[in-house]
Amino acid sequence: MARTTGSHSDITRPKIRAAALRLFARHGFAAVSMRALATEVGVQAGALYNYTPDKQTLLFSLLQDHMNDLLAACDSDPSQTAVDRLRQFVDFHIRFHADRPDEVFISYMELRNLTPKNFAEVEALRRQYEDRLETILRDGAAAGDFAIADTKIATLAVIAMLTGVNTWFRAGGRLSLDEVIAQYWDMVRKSVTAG
Amino acid sequence: MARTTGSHSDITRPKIRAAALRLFARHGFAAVSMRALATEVGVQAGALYNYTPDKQTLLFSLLQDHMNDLLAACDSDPSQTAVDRLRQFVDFHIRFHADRPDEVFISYMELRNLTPKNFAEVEALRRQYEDRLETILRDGAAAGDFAIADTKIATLAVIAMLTGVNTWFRAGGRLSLDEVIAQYWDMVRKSVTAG
DNA sequence: TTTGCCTTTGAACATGCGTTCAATTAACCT
DNA sequence: AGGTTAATTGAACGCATGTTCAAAGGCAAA
Repeated sequence: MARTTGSHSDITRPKIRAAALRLFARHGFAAVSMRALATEVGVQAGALYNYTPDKQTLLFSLLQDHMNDLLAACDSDPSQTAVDRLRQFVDFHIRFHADRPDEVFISYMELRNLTPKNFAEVEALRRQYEDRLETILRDGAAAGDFAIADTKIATLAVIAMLTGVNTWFRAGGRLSLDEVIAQYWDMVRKSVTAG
Repeated sequence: MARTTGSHSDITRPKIRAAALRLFARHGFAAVSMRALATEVGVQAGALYNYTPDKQTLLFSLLQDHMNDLLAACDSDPSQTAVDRLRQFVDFHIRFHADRPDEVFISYMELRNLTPKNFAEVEALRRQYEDRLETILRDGAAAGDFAIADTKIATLAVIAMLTGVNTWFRAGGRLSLDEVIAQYWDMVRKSVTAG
């Protein structure tokens, strides 16, 4: 046999990426075989290689796209006060990540399965994102709005705290996303301002 | 050939556990073969099965021991103020985790490679640990020392923030562990007290 | 020195892995 | 209607996987 009815690159490609995202997040990159991925998509394993040169590149492409989406969606208006920009950052980060649990999960868990070259590229994008927050915190510290001993540490501490939401938040749970964001904003704001 | 000179259960067992910890942390559980582990230890793959019934149980045993060590080392004197107990918790958590980067890494990354039964057991231990912090926060909130909207969220937020230290801290870096702990304590304290 | 236990070897098992590719056929264009 | 292109199949490749086990040999006690 060969080409099946209804088959098309525009259909299969997103299906592969969605299935890879789901399976990598659920079972881990190393534990998902190309055959298992193909089964999830509804094709034979060989067909996957029309869309990626190899398994590693598929993972890299998912992570790279996620980081680029993140950077593209995250902007900060420098004419606003640092406190306002920080509030917007907290709101954006939690919302964006809550919408993409699989992407976020993979981006933190599967970095070590990237080749050194691919890892460096994704790491650079992540640092760019961290720099967005660090700029806000530095500006606020310079303006006297924030009281932080070390800006870099504060950046990493805040991001870790915010990203942690993804480990437990589920839509439809005890708290709405708005309530969660409100409390995290309260804690973040207090943690970087004078006590 | 057969038994090699100097071979002994008391020597081989800890070697296997140390090597497994190191390799699982570096490459991921699924990516480490029993043969690769055996090579690291300096034995043949078959010998590993004198010490674990299977690969899965080896992982489970490492995680279980780590969580039990954590719980055994973490105590809190209820006669002290909640603020003091929180400071001690922050200090303890950062120090304990900084001493065991591989254990911590595996405990967060390889949970999904546990069977459902083993996962539930490790999760229960983790919840016990979270409860230690939650109790401190609840006591402090009841005494009016803390201003927290939701105790459970505050617990998870603080733990995520503290555990994040492990992703970047390296002994001998720009900051000493004492300096890091001091800043995290400042941020944690402010985040849970009234602004 | 002999006995018996403890530990390890090394080969074997069935299964699964990532990847390649000639053959085949659906979909599209003229 | 016919020809071209794009997408998929299914088999095959060599190699790695977790696990088992009879055989072998170091070790300690008698």
